[in-house]
Amino acid sequence: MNEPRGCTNLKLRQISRVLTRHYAGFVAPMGLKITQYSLLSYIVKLGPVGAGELAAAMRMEASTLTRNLQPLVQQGWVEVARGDDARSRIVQATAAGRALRVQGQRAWKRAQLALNDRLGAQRVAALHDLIDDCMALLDSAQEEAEDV
Amino acid sequence: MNEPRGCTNLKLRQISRVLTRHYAGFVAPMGLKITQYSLLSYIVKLGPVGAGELAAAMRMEASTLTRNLQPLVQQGWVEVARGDDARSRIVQATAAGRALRVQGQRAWKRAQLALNDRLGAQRVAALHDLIDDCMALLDSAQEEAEDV
DNA sequence: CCGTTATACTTGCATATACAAATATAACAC
DNA sequence: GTGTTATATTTGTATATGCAAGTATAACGG
Repeated sequence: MNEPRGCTNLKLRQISRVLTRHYAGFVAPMGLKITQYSLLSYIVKLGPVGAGELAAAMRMEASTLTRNLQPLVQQGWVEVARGDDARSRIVQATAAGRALRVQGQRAWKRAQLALNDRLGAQRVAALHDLIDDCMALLDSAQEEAEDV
Repeated sequence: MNEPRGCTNLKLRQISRVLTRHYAGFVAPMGLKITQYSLLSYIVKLGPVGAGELAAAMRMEASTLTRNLQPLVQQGWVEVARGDDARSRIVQATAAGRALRVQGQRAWKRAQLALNDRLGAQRVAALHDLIDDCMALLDSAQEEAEDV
């Protein structure tokens, strides 16, 4: 039978809401939202990176990235500079940003371990794998769509 | 070894962003956001329901619910009335809301089937089960916290 | 009854998210 | 070289999300 059972989007959004609050409690002491920590981590990891590339890596609309960067720039954790191509922007972490990311990473790790404890490391690993698989399939579908 | 690999929250948020856009394309023609369709569905299903209970069912902060209801009320899809207890609110769908939900459900189903196609129904079912298990564990943790 | 405490929402503030339109610059065709 | 088209990002508008503080009402203790 062909009846889908349950809405994947709803389930994902609900558990995201719950987990975002879980992680938030751990990183809040350093003045970070968990979303900001994620973004900062990507910026640190991808080094100086073009805005478009960063948005694609985060699976985020470019316009969303523009705005999400603003608090990080205000706080002096991130810098946005012009690229060679005058249309493009290069994003990179400042020294303060890199330092904060190290602090944040400790807090994140505590949050993740607490979650693993609660759910079982096995289950969490299975969830990660499943999401990674889905993301890969969705990415390839995306490329096909762009081939047109 | 005890090193957590990957951030559950980040993965969930990323795939949520991708999927929210996927579903949005299907329900947009009826003037609905997918988030609004989810909320409307809960309201239809839970019948006349207290705001607090609805927020808990959605795993959403009460304050978020208050605001998310506003567009639905504006459009005449949902009504919010006082309960017996003058502090409480009772939320229910209007006739227009119930009709729209039927329309939305068709669109949602197409979105869900398209997703199942893309990812494989098996994989989607596995993902749902895993999320349900996680949610159940997180819920019970929540109750423990409230026992204090 | 009245003061205290608990409950049920709402508001103020800040961030997150995305689509459509606007802007700015580059690339390309002739 | 100039007009057209493509690319990279920002802005306008609207919704989603949550914490802290505020408001209103109920419950409770004396």
